[in-house]
Amino acid sequence: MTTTKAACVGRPRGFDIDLALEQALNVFWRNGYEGTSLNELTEAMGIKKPSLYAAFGNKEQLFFKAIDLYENRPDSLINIAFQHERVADVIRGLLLGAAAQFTDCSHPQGCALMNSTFSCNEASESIKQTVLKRKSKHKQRLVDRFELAQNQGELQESCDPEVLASLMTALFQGLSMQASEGASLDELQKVATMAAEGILTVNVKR
Amino acid sequence: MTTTKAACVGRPRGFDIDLALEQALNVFWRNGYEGTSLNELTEAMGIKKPSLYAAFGNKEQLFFKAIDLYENRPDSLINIAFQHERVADVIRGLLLGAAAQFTDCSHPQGCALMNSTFSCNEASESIKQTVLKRKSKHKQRLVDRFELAQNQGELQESCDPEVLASLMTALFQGLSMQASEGASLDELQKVATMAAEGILTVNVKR
DNA sequence: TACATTTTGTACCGATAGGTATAAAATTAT
DNA sequence: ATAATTTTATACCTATCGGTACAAAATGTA
Repeated sequence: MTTTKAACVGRPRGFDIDLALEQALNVFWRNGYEGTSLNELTEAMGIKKPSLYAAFGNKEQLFFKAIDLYENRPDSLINIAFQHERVADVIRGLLLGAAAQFTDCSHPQGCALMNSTFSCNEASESIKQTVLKRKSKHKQRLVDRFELAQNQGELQESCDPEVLASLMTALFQGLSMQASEGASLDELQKVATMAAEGILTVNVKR
Repeated sequence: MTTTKAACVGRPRGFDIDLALEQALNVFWRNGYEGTSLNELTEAMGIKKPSLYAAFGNKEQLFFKAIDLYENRPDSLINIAFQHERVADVIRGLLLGAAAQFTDCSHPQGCALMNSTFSCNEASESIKQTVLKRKSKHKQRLVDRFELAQNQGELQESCDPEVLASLMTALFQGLSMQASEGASLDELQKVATMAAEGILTVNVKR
């Protein structure tokens, strides 16, 4: 009479659900949420619409799961950069890492979160809000890290950690957009280097 | 037998074509190209679809005309900033001007060109290409101005005008996005100030 | 007044959007 | 073998997309 058993009865799923989700992420990454149609998704995932809906709910929920996958990648930009001890290395790591990751040819160019947020009319307001929430969560991590650095005397007293985090975010958005538009790794590295140089000179004690 | 006369016969147009175009620009500015539907346009412009098509061609041509209107505004950011003699003032003017203009409440937030470029799937590739061309034209104006400044000894020899122009463009994109997401004038001014400070310290002789 | 011309509103077009009803196919449990 | 369950493929749904045919309305010209 133990009815709490996992469901393994019925016809087995004919595709790898994790791999399908990864393909979906790639499409959203490339085209954004509104720019991606169900047909594009099913084609990329190699499944038909009813299978997609049975496995992922609907387009919106599929998007959220794809973004979860994106943010939990081991090579997450912010996670890698935060491994550095000195805030100067964190800042350099974030900017140079963004240049590298946004132009990595093994996946679509730019940042998936930045690419997805645009051109969402009122219909997909929840998408916009969710992406905004994620972005502000990431920004808060930057704020916390910079506040820590300031408390440890690494940052000038004149430096507002909030403003510095906003500036970093703005640079990510710019780098992401330029990568999406086809900028090369070399170009973005130069831009990131110049940006880092200015930020470090003004805000970091030495 | 002079047949080359202007057309002033027939039922007169019942709306102001310039004002209608301005309304169309506002909608594109707010929602981007793909995010804007014909119904939204006609409602905002106060006309019906056949009138729109008779006056402007189609959605794509209407968009191009709206962007023309946007770029030929007298208070164009770049035109104002370029009035300064010293490149330091130009850079400050561009960044602070962007902060001010992108948060100006008399029109949608952010830069219309930046807002429009996103989420264009293959169907509207020509839109994407056109917007890209406009953006790179603006970037080239920055490159030229910075090259001039370097020739006049205002910029460090180590400064690559191309890279500096890319960095400025990236900052515009970031500021535009943050404005679109609801950032205040005060926030953006602080970000722009910090960015300008870093750029000037590193690249401008004094 | 009759006509040519242009704009207007209505009503429609085919294509595509996201999403689903349905029944056949493929599996485990009895 | 039969039943229960789940996934599959086909075919369809309604809503909306950009765009247009058509006739009535409004003007200038003859």
